[in-house]
Amino acid sequence: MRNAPTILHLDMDAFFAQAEQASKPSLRGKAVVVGGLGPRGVVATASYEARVFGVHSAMPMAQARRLAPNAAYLTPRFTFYRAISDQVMALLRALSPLVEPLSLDEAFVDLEAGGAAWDSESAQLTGVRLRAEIRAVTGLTGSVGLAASKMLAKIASEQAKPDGLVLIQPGTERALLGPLSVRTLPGVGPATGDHLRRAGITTIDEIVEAGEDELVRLLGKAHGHGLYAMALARDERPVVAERETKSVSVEDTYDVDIHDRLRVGLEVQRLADRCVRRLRGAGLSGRTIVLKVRRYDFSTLTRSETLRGPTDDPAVVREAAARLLDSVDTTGGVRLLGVGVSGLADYTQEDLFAQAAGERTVGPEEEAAVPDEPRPAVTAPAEHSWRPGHDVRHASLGHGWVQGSGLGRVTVRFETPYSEPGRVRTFRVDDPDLEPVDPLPLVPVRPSGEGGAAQAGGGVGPEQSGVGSGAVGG
DNA sequence: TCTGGGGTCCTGTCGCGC
DNA sequence: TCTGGCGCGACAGGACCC
Repeated sequence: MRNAPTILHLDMDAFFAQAEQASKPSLRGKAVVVGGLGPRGVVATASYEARVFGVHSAMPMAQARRLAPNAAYLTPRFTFYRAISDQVMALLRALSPLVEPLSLDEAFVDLEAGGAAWDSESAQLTGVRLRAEIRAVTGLTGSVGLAASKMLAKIASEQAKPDGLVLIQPGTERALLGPLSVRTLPGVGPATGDHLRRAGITTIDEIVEAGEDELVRLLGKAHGHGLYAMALARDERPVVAERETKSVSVEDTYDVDIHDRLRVGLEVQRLADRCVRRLRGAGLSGRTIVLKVRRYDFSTLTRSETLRGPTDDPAVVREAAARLLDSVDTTGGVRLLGVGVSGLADYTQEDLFAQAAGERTVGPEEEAAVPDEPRPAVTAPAEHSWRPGHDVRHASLGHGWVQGSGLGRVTVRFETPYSEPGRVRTFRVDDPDLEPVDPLPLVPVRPSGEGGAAQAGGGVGPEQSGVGSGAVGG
């Protein structure tokens, strides 16, 4: 382990919920819960106001609604969050080439490798500046942890939340770690936590006391050695900028269990197509096809088949998935189906032959071989879906967002990230004055050349580009 | 109204070739 | 020829993370 606290961990505070609050002034200071709204949805993020009621991520939505019936419930807008995330990651990359994103809202940065910091003072200063920059560019708060290793930097940012910065001084690591719960350590979840507790180990100090041999006996070789090292604050894992994708998968949980075997087969085909589209989008192909089935009783099983060579052919993946399904008993119903591809390669076997023959790679006709997602049958003419939480524009009333819809009506709250909380109006769902638009940037875009760009750009549709990367020019 | 979606890594088991 | 041991890949499942 290096001795200077120059590994930075950034964690945006309650990211999805905070982004929604910044986007919608009427939700600021209120309990906001972002997650799946269906009957089997779970909470992705709860605002700090919602956490007061005991709502937390991974909790079933139904339970959240019981705990916080008056909270605002929204579906996630990933395109919007990704645009904000891109802005944040760009700020991190300005500090160092060694940036390791863990998700949309979290990343490690090796400040020393970037020359941005070399000791406690410079690291602290860099962290303070970074938080201010994130605030200025995105309008959101993030918490920063600084330490000499990834594990400690992450623990530090956890302690800094919300909206704070914690630096762990070199030499104080062991003392800081000792009294903390074993659950603090990365890789210790509910199962391992229980396992250790049954062995009388609940704190990190107790891991050290138990000794390495005992840990290996309890948890196995890899996990035991690793955890013991972590407990001693030994963590040499480097910050890795580029990670290779190892698998690509898609899965769906159905609102009600599927019993019809024919329907199960059709869903598997659809998932196979979706998976291939993602695979191709990433320029990948793979050798191993995996089918995942979660049954009515939540028992989960996977079946896999390895081909002779990698493929990105939808027909091949569909057929393999269908074969795998043949070996699964689905009587009683299934609640989830998934299709994945692993054993990835950059090119398909066919491509290699094509290259050898000096031919072009995948042509447009072949691209078209992956069927598009079938559009849901539209009953009303040219109707928008008016998804709750999504932005809209009214010809005369301006920018707002969908608060709810149903029974042929859509309720819109007219406000922008820069306005006061706005008023609510209700329209017919087919009102020609209403159209879906992209979210507005959370911080007004600087007028570069002409007019306040905040109002710029007639939306191309919801969830298209999201936060502008500069002048959107109208 | 119980339990998402997209990943990674590890372990145990089994069959196979040497 | 039989047996044992080893390494390896494939497969299934489980834990964990955000």
